[in-house]
Amino acid sequence: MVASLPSSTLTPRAPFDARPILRYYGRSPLEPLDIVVDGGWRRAVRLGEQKVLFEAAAGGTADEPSVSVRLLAVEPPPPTPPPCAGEGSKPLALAADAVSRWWRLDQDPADLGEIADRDPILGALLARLHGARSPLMPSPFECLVWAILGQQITVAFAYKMKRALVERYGESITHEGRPYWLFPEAARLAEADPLELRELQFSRQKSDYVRSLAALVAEDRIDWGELAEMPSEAAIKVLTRLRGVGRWTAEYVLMRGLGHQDVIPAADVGLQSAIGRAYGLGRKATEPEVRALAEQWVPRRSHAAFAWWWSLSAERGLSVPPP
DNA sequence: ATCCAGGCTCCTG
DNA sequence: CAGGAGCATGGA
Repeated sequence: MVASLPSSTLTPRAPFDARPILRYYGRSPLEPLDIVVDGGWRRAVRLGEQKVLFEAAAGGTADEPSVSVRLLAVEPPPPTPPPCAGEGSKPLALAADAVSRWWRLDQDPADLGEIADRDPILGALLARLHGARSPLMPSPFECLVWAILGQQITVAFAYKMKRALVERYGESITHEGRPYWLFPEAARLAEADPLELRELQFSRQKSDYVRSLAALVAEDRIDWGELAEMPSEAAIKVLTRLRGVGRWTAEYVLMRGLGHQDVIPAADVGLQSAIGRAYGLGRKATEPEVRALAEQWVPRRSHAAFAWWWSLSAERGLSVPPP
């Protein structure tokens, strides 16, 4: 094994801190796709014709932060001996570009300062998250399915279903004898057997939603690019016409799958509970209360939502027992 | 046991 | 249009 696969270095805008993202990825021991190893993030995705496993890790200094991206595995491997340094590796360039987008390295966290001034309670949380980004999921489709899975049930159970789904319908790529899973292709999920999904503990509803949405995506009937550019409210209207997609799911997909920066899934019970506690209500906040508070967080309501979610996993602490 | 989790659809009055 | 049942499972 030669440890000299090519790597690429990205330069986030300062301030940047990768730890909140890594902690978010690592919050469930059942998470099958986002693997945190030694402070790095490993993830397998399809880039063009190839399956690629990469690792992203933060480095540099507070003033000049950096993120390095390196490839750990590519399948099928490049035809000839790997190109000499000059040619560079196309998969590496694609992976680095993707990490930059998913980790929102070009975002300027400084403009959160005004929001912190307007709302000191959120401000205290943002201070703990200095330099944090709210990461995107690698594909809107994956995000959509994840949102469907998360409907109504506990996050822990949603992870269980996700893992089962990925290991049943996903492909994998091997590195050092261990498989790294890719999220299943839409075409594969579209043809999944409902009985099989039922075995994976999907309700009949969820099975129907996932299969029919996967079929739409496989047929390229959802224009993600257009949805990403559209005003949020318009995009929500489009998405909620799809069976299985209510307002909460649409909002989740907009913020975590498409990069809309000013969306608040105010019906989210996790959000309601975090906010109820932080603002001393002695109960969960109601949806209207969350929407009203969130007026102060314009135009970065998505980041605020991520911050509150992060606060939920942070308060549970790192209570995962060692393997 | 009962209630509720990162909701949504469908049915009723 | 508001309100409620049903869905699957598991932890409090």
